[in-house]
Amino acid sequence: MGATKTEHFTDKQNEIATIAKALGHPARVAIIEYLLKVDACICGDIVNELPLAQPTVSQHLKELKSAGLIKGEIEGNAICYCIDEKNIYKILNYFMSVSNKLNKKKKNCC
Amino acid sequence: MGATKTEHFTDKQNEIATIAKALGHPARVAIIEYLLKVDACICGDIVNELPLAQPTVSQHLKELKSAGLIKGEIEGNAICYCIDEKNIYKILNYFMSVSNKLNKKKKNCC
DNA sequence: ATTATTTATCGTAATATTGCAATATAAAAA
DNA sequence: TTTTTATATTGCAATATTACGATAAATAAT
Repeated sequence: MGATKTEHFTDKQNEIATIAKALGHPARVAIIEYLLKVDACICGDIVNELPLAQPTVSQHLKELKSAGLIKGEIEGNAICYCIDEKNIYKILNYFMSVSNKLNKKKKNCC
Repeated sequence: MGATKTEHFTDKQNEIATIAKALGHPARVAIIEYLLKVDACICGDIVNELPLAQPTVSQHLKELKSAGLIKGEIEGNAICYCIDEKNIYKILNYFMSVSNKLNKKKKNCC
């Protein structure tokens, strides 16, 4: 017990949950925000932007990467991280479709 | 150690993370999906829709509620849950602004 | 070659989440 | 009132996440 029952849900549900989960920590929201702000791939100094130790930041970057929200390329002895747009648009589209469904709802009960 | 350092991040960052985290489990994505599909407040039978025991579903509902994604009203001996639109739009707006910032970016490095 | 810089990984402790059986609560139906 | 029905809470075990010091790995600078 204790492990998420992934196999009982649809691929789409798991996919959305994975992306949402990756954004379910303020440090990771802050990382995305920073990558957007600098308007360029940045090589390093994400660590300096965050109130967390370097190994912790590295771990958060790894999670964002494995969820497909950022990508990184080796650039000398640094690594160039930037936003991976595809999955950002995937979750944006998800919320847009949720919003559309909400607009079509007739009953406003609660 | 081990506890999220909430206090080091902005209110906005924590707010987005909280909403995203609530959607960071396929069961909770499935619940939202179901509430959208039935096009009405439903009273009960969410449990029958999910491959999880009743206490587990109840816990997931509690989390969605505390994140402000659903709301529930007592209706006889049942409870009427439905989507709380406000926070859905809040996270939709967040992803729209992320998308806008992405569109304004000139460099497509990685 | 040695040293500095940058990022990743390991190990581990603290904390949080997931899931469910058992039980509680509270209204509805009999 | 007793029983049924619907949902919540408790308690607990399994698992996952968060955080960081120590260390590794790999390139850059000296």
